[in-house]
Formats: sequence, C-alpha cells, structure tokens
Amino acid sequence: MPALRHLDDLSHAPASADWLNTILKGDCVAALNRLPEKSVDVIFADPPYNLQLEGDLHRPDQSKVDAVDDEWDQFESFAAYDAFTRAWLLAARRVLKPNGTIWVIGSYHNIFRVGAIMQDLGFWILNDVIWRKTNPMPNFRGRRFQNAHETMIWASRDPKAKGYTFNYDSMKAANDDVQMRSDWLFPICTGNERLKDEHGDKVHPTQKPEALLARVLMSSTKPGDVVLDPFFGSGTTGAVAKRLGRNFVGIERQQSYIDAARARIAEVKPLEVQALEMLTGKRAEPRVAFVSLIDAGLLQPGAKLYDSRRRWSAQVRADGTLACGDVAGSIHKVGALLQNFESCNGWTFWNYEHNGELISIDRLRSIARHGAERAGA
Amino acid sequence: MPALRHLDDLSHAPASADWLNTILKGDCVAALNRLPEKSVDVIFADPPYNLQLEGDLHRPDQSKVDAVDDEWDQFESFAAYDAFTRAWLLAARRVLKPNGTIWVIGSYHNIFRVGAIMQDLGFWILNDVIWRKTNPMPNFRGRRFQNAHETMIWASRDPKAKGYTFNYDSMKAANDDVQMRSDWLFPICTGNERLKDEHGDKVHPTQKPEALLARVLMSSTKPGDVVLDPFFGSGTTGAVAKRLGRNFVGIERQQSYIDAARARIAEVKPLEVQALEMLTGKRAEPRVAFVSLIDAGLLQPGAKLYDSRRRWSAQVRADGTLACGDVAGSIHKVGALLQNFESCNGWTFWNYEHNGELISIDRLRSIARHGAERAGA
DNA sequence: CCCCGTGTTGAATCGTGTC
DNA sequence: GGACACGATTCAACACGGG
Repeated sequence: MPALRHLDDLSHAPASADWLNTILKGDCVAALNRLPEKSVDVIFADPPYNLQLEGDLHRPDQSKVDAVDDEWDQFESFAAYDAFTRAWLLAARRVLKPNGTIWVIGSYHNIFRVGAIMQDLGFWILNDVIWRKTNPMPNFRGRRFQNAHETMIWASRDPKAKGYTFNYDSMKAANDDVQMRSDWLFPICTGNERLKDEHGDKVHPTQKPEALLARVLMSSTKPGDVVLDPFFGSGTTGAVAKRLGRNFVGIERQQSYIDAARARIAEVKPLEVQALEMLTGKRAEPRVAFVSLIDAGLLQPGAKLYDSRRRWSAQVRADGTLACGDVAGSIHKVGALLQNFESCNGWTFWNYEHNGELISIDRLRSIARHGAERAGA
Repeated sequence: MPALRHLDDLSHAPASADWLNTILKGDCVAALNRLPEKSVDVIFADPPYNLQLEGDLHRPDQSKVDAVDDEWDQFESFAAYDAFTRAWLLAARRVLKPNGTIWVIGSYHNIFRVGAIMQDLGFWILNDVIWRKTNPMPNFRGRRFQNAHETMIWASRDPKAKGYTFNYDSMKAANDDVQMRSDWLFPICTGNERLKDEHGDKVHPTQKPEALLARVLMSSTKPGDVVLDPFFGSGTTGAVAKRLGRNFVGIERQQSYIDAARARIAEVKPLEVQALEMLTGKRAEPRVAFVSLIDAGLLQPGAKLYDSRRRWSAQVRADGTLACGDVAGSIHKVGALLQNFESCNGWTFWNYEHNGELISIDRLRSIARHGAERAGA
C-alpha cells in the first residue's frame, strides 16, 4: 500500500515534508485526505461562490460583462453546494493543527451557507472581516446598492483553542497605533499584478489582491508557518506566503492555473518584513456623502440652504437631495441647474444660516470627515 | 371564533387597519400570524442572537428551549436557534407583500445562520450591507480584530419579484452623484438619542441608531408604506418611520420596552411633506412617443438625425420612424442595427443639428413632456 | 519626460409594459 | 402567459497612444 506508507512518512516528518511549498493537483477533498492530520497552521480558502447567474449583463455602453460562468462555479442546488462545502471544510479541519485557524472568503451568494456550516462542524468564529473594495464593479442597471465588499470568516479549529496566532501588536502598529478593525480597504486586483496569458486575457477570473493576503498572513501567522490554500487558483496565497517567509501548500484541479501559479511563485523573492507597512497602511481620504450630514444631525430635513449672495435658496429633503421650485437633485446638480452651468461644486456653493450669517456647508463636511477619519475610512 | 373574524376584517380593510402604527404585545410568531397575509411593504428585523443568556428561544411547537451554556451542547443550541429563526422568518414571509423586501441585521454570531435559512425559505438576497461603526467597542483583550461592523441582509420575498422598491436616484444623489455602496458608515447610538430609564441606565441593550434606520427606509420604502418590526425593542424603527411619513407595526414581548417605545414615538413629529418628496429618475417619467415630437412640430418629417460623432445619419419619416439606407424602424431599432448592438436607447443616441451643433433629441422629449404636463395630460 | 484623452474592465444572482 | 417593443443604466483604476 504505497499510498498509506506515503502518508505515514509525512506524519512522521512534517517539517521536512516534500509537499511543502508545492502545488498538489487534484480534487481538493482527495488531496486534503492525503495530507497528514494536524500539520497546517493556517488555511486560506477562496471556494466557488455559486453565483447563479442567468443571462447576459451589459454595461450602459452596451459592452458585455465578462461573467464568472466557469464550470467550477456551477452547482445544481443549495443542497449540492452545502454538501460540497461540508466535505471540504471537514477535510480541511482534519489537517489543521489544534491551534490553527482558517480564513474563508465569499460573497452574499455563498458566505452565509459557508459560515453556518463552519459553525455546525465545530469551528469557532473569531471575526468576520469585510474587504471593502476601493474600485468595485458598479451596479449597471441601478437596481441595487453597488456590491462593494466581500466577507471573510476567520475561525479557530474549535472553541477551546485559545493558543491561535494573532499578531495584535503588529496589526495595531500598522494601523497608526489603534486596533486593526474588522473592515479593510483594498483595491481589487488589476494592472500589472493581474496575471495575463499570451493573448492578454486574464488567467483566472477571480484573482485576489496580494495586499489582502498579506494582511491575512501578517495578522494570523508567524514566519515559518505552513499555510494551506485548497482552492489555489492563480496562487496569490503561495506568492504572498513565499514573499513573507511562510511555507505554503496549494491544491488545484486545473493544470492551466497550476502552471501560471508555479511560474508566478518562482519569480517571487522573499522580502524583509519592513515592506509590509506599505501594504497595511491607510488609504485615501474618505469622500463624504451629503446625506451623511443629515445622518449626523448636522442638517435637518427641511432646512434652507443659500448661495453666498442669497440669489437662490433650496430646501434639504430627507432623502439627501435638494429642491428649489421644480428643480431637484444632488447639491451639485441643483447648483449647476440654477446657475445654468455645466457643473457646480455644491460643497462650496451652498451655505446654511446661523445667527443671521451664512456658513458654508463645507464646514459641516469637515466635521463629518473628522469622524470618518477616526473610523479608518 | 372571534380571532378568525378579526383576521378576516383585517384582510378586507388593510388600509384602515387598526394595527397600523401600534405595538402588538406578544410572541413574535403568534403576533405575525394574527396579521393579514401580504399586508406589509418592508420588514426590518433585529432578532436576538444571544444563544445562552435569555430563555426566549422557542421551537416551532412553542416549547421552550432549555438554554445551556455547556460547550458540548453547541449543536443543540445552534439547532434551537435555527428552529426559532425559521419560525419567525416563515411567519414574516407570510405577511410580506409579493413585492415586499426584508432587512435583517446581525453579527457573526447569528447572521450566517439567518442568511442561510433565508435562502432556504425562498427569500432572494439583493444585497448584504455592512454597517461600519465609527465608534465601535474596542477588543479589550487584544485577541482579535476590533469588531467594528454589523451585517444587514436585504432580500426580496422571492427570486421572481422584480418590482421591489429601491430609490436608486435618491440614494445616488444623496451620495454626491455616485451609486450608494453596500458599506455604510454610522456612529453607534449614544448621547441624547440613547434611551435611559429613571436610574440613568440604558433602556435597551442594542438600541440601533436612527440614522441607520433612516437610510434603510429611505432606500427601500415610499411615503405611506407599511413597515413591520417583529423585534421592536426600543422602537427605533417606529420612530424613524413616523418621522419619515411611513406607517409602522411593532411586535414586542417585554412591557418595559413597549412603554419606552410608545413614549418615544409619541414625541416624534413627522417631517413636512415637501421634505419627504423623493428624487425620481427617468423611470418615473411618463412615456413619450417619438412621433409626438413630429405632431408637436418639434421635428419635421424629412429632418436629419445624427449620432453624436456623426458616424451615421438618418431621416425622420412622417410616421415616426427613421430611415437610413435600407434600414428603417423605430429610433431604437435603427440605432441598434447601425451599431450592431442588441439594443439602443434612441433618445440618447440621436441628435439633430441646430446652428451647426448637435443637440440630443432627449431635449425635445423633455420639452414635449413639459408641454403635456402643462396641458394636464 | 509628463499630460491628457480614449478605451477597457472587474466574483453581478442588475426590466417593464403592452398586446 | 408569451412575444415583443421600449428604453434605462457605470465607477475607479489602469493601459495606451499622441502631443
């Protein structure tokens, strides 16, 4: 029984195991079952999302959206997806060390099922972490809110495990000396970082940004730890693990992904740890929505706004728009329409009255922004 | 059978129903079952998620769950919570109108179970929305990320329901003319807004901020809609609904919460009607037939139309169709055929020439609309 | 070299009314 | 209920080419 002997060898010498820093080809449950139990420090998993798309979607310029319609994302039903999820999570739990933790990323299509099954299997959720995208795809038809985030679940192997790794101090130091929050802001993976094939097409439809993986690994692993990714894809987990001095194991079914990931990882040079602060530092100044002044109680619905020479006045409405006669819209649009300009900066155009004096609503924006900055927006 | 007669009365006259703008005392499932079916536009639910502390979990058969905090009993606890969740969601779904939507808020302790059950019951998730807290409670022990957000699930009653309310134009205008995203930033409820009892203690442990409810209701309801909150608590939903000119129904078991909520809501003054008017986009405008531009003399038969870059030109015919070579048809169809697109908005595609400049025929459409409005059409 | 305008793209559960 | 016509709808980032 060569397979069994092989498994025995691994469980006796996991530190020098020949599966470290390699990509195992095959079905993820089968490959997981070939690994020794309790051999992995952290698992990062980006499973299929079960998107359930129907028909095509076009942008307003009539170009077609390149949907994720790959075979690996097709499931017959919620029950089929649940069975798949249960199987790989169970196999993943076996290879996790008692103090190991697991990260799973998903969207509203699948993450609730994944989270419930994780709880059912005995995983203990430590945090759910929101990846806020700086540049998400718009909602082209204007039928919902722009889907601007994805959710990650971070969990320990079981409730009693208190010895998991969390690098609290380095997270806090990287976040201007305040605790790292559960909402993280990163761009999606584009530009040179995005792997392209010889035709210029993307190698993988859902490549994750390295900055996201860097924060995951910096927060919950130590140098030399073993990081497993059972849905390796284009190998972002492996590339970041190598760069940060961690060991990786990838599992992937599709040969084209394996080839691309292997070539990518070969190019990676391990880094000194100091470069990390660039990846985890704060991002751009937050934009403040006019409606947030109403939310914050800085302006009341029904309040009057004036331009600086009181030529026009307009009324604030509860939905965050302005109205002046039969003209209505955003603060910018109404300002432009009244002046018959193409555009107008409503923040500097509009003023509110206080003790008989006009004060720019931009002052209110500064107040609102101050609150937002403290939130690490 | 007085109970049944009562129910009949309600279903015959929901508009003047005596349960509108009241708080129903009792178990949430029982109270929901006393309401007429398909009578509610939007549900906002903030269900309990404390698995051990309160004995308020009931199985569908109304038997009380024996709350336990032993670790080995987590499976039993999850199952009991699932049964409770399934029961109230099912009852809530019955009272929801076919085009109604539901919001449920929760944290990682319960939201994954809630979301999975919602999908199992046939709700169709439209968005998950993240409430990012500007001032969350710190993680005192430094063992995890600061839990700085809560998750809301927004779902329609079933997948085929496309007619749900989403005030896209309001949301966009209120957000500086870019789409409202799925991550919202608000402070937690503190200060004067937080209800306190005579001892200065907080009335309710998880009172939600009114700004959060205001955005929920402004985005997904219209004035006069009926908003149901099956876990009414301190009555934030009712207070905001009343202020925004919506009707509410609350369900609450605990008398102290009912008393506090009733007093709170009585103090609320509804906003003036003008402040409640909402921005509507082109979708809400009346249809204008292209031929009516010719009827009104705004365009002459034989006039030439051009696309914005003058790649194509077409001739207006007396019957309200366009002709370009051997291509003829509606303004939309000709635009689509010329560009080889599946569809085309002819109103924004075609322009007429005036003093050497191209002007969109959409301008003529708004002139025609104004004329029609003034004529009382 | 930079600047600017143009074009492309990203895990998407993305109509409605009339005949 | 099905077919068909109407016509509404996008944000940030990056690549590329020309000046």
